[in-house]
Amino acid sequence: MDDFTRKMAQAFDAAPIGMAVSHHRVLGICNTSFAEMLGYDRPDLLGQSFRILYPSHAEFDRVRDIGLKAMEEHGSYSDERMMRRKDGVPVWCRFRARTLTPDDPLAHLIMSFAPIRDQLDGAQLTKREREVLSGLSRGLTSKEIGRELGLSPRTIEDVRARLLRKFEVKNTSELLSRMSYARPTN
Amino acid sequence: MDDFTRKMAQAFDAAPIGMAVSHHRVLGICNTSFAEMLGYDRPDLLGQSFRILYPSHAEFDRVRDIGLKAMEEHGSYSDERMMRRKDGVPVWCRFRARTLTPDDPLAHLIMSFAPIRDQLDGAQLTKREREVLSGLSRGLTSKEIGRELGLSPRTIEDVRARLLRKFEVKNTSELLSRMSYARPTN
DNA sequence: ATCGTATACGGTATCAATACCGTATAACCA
DNA sequence: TGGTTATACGGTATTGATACCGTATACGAT
Repeated sequence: MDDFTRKMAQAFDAAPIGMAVSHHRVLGICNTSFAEMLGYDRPDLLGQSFRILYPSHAEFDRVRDIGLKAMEEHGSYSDERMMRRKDGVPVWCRFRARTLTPDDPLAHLIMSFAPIRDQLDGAQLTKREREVLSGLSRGLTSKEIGRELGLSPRTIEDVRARLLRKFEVKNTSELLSRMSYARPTN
Repeated sequence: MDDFTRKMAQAFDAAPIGMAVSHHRVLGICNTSFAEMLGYDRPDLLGQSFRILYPSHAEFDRVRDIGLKAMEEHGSYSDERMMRRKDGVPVWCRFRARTLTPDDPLAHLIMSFAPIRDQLDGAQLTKREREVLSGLSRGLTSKEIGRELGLSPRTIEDVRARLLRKFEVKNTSELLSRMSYARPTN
């Protein structure tokens, strides 16, 4: 077997983004990032139904159908969806899929999963922090956010400072630029 | 060579996201999505310097350094950056990288590229605007960006003001939140 | 040829953001 | 019971952002 094949397999395995292959919603192979993202040891995942990776049976059913039409037409599909880690913690992901069998899209599916930072740490964001963040993303000043929430501008600045510390960023611009997509986790 | 290796190689090749492997900034292998995203036939890319995939030599130099520290520490790095298609059209991408050689991160790098649709339904960005935007998303001040680009801070403020006008936003925070929440194209 | 735009730079004025100092209450946790 | 964190607010000092004023060159389109 040629060297190219070996290199491509290695690249798949060590990719900086979670990747998996499924056949009729059963996981065939996945890479290290994928297993890590969901808190599993890879051997425990192989051959498993994707059901265990979704928060509920309803969600598992829902996501089966939503991309089917797009994949029959274009061969690919993408959305943002909730996955469920082994420890039960939900992970909000940007999901992409390409089918190798457009007539029956679920027969052979290649997927990528990128955790989205916002919701990943969202569990750790307080209600106040979310409210303030919402104002910031709409371009409001601390004074305006304070008015909106019925608080002193000083309090908004406190929350803002706490957000900058939590996300280890220099200022609000960097904070907002990092809200959507995940930074590498250690 | 076992069946797993073959399947992983196929998954790499047909992945729904652009992927590439580089050695000291020279492209070793890439997948179909990557070549398509940048408008090349894959054989034309193999063995090429990444220089041709960036808008300018300055940008090529800049992106070499910005992730080095993170990769030495964590082995991985992620940002949003501008790539250059064969036809010259710029593509704004979410970029992720993992190094297999943390002591010399660029020696063996595995990267993923996800195109972001942002200014499609609006203005398009000039080279300067992209350079400034890159600095802003990293939390740099006008003074710092000016130093990085060898320009007066006043000029950076001009470009910044033009960006705010183009996107009809109130301030830099709202601008960055618009850019980050832009959705991938496929 | 004139118009519009991007680029580049200078000055000034004002407001916002950030970083400190401080106090205080409430909740939770070991 | 003390330690930590989130909440909420006040003051002050410095830096940054934004909005104006101006000039100038370059380039492409009408």
